[in-house]
Amino acid sequence: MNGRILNKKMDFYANHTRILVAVDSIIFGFNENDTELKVLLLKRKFEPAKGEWSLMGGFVRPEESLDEAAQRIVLQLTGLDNVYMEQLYSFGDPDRDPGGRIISVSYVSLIKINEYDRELAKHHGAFWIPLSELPKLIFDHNDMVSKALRKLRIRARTQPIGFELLPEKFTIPQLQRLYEAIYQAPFDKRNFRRKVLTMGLLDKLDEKEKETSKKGAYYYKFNATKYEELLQGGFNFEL
Amino acid sequence: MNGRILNKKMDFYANHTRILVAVDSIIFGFNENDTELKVLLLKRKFEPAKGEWSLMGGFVRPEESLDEAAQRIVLQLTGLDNVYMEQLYSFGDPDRDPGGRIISVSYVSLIKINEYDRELAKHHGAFWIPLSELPKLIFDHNDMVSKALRKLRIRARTQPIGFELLPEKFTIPQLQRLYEAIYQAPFDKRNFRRKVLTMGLLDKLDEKEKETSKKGAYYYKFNATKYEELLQGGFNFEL
DNA sequence: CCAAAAGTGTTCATCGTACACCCATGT
DNA sequence: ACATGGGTGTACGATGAACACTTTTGG
Repeated sequence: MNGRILNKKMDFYANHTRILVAVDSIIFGFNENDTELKVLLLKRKFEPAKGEWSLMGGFVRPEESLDEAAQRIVLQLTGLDNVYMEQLYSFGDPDRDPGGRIISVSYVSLIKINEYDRELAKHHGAFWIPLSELPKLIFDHNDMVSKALRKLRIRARTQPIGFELLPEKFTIPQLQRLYEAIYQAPFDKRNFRRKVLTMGLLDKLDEKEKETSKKGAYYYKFNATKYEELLQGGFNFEL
Repeated sequence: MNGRILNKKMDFYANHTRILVAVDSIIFGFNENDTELKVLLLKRKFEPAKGEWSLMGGFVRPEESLDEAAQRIVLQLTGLDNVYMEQLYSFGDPDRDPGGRIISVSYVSLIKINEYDRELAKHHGAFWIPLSELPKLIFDHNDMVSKALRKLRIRARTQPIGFELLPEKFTIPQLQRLYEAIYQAPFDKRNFRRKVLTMGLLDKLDEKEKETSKKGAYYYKFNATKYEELLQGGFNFEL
């Protein structure tokens, strides 16, 4: 029988097989002037499947929770702490990894590409790959990415998580480009602007972004406090 | 270091700690004339927490997938095979179970109360408990039930899973009572009937159910084939 | 002065919601 | 005959979708 209890707890559950548990992270990123969503992928540095494309992952340690493991892994790769993260799904086919029986708990993270540590990522052999150019990944990692994208699309409609992918100050056109990237579909800018502004969650700043146009677009800030307040009153974010 | 590889695969992942992985099932049930949704709970027969209320669970075996483990567990308890089942969430706090470090992958199942094996369930010490009388459960099982209910409510609006809780033939008032049980809110019967029927997914039978009223209510059947067809055309179930 | 992106209103169809009475029948 | 649950239609407001022109300003 595999596995032996070495910790101090009483051994109520002896005679059951222990299994390796990993966490794999689908890390989505966006740059405020991008037009496409990107995934952070890496070239695997060890066997099996060395040299192939994969998601960032690692094994769950005995003393940490799943969430902690996921945060640790994203921190290792990007230098970013406290990123938006959500558990996605657990993959447990006994043959999913040819290297052994591993159950993988997958997580989706959203990060602002500009804020991550390029050196750290490069050191791990990580690259931002646009979703349209997603390569074949190891094992079931392509399934993970599809599932993550599906979940992101559903979530982004009903919760204000899009802002996790943008800097604190952003313009309405930038926000629209983000949503167009997430849904890979164009939106009408009049309808989009109205919908976003009538929710009353964006504070307009006096400052303009002048890189992308001569006229310049006003910056806005997401007002998280107001969002919490509205939630109390049964408000539903809906985009 | 915990764990040793005993199978024939190469040992690529030595030096990582293996963990006990369990599957816990939130089994929702409904009776066509119920007015409330029920959960199948059991009195725990072993330590730790012997005698307390808990969900049905079991450890994942080396050769089975997570889905298989979940199906096996529900089969053991109810005698039902091929029930509707969906993975919910994985709980992995290192202290969630005082008996040892266990990661639990939870599943939601929907079953028709009339079709399960009462003897089998009784033998396991299982009882149907209405949601309104949900007791304190062991560990994080109450969290699991809340999460399951939240997910059920979301799913039932956008996918025709309600029919998993009803017999093949059911009346519109029965269907309405089910939805009222799921959402714990009353619906307008004229609007409900119209919405349900205009989707075109229900076939009306020539037969009436005469138990609950003198007039009798027509039976309907969910037409899964038609549902598949409509899905191709981009149809969205929405209730 | 012109190119390029930002910003702005109205119309129409659709959908959700509210609402009250008749029907069939077993007792 | 009456009580009980089944079955039906309409009107109104809200919401989402389509659609084109003006504004600003750097070059």
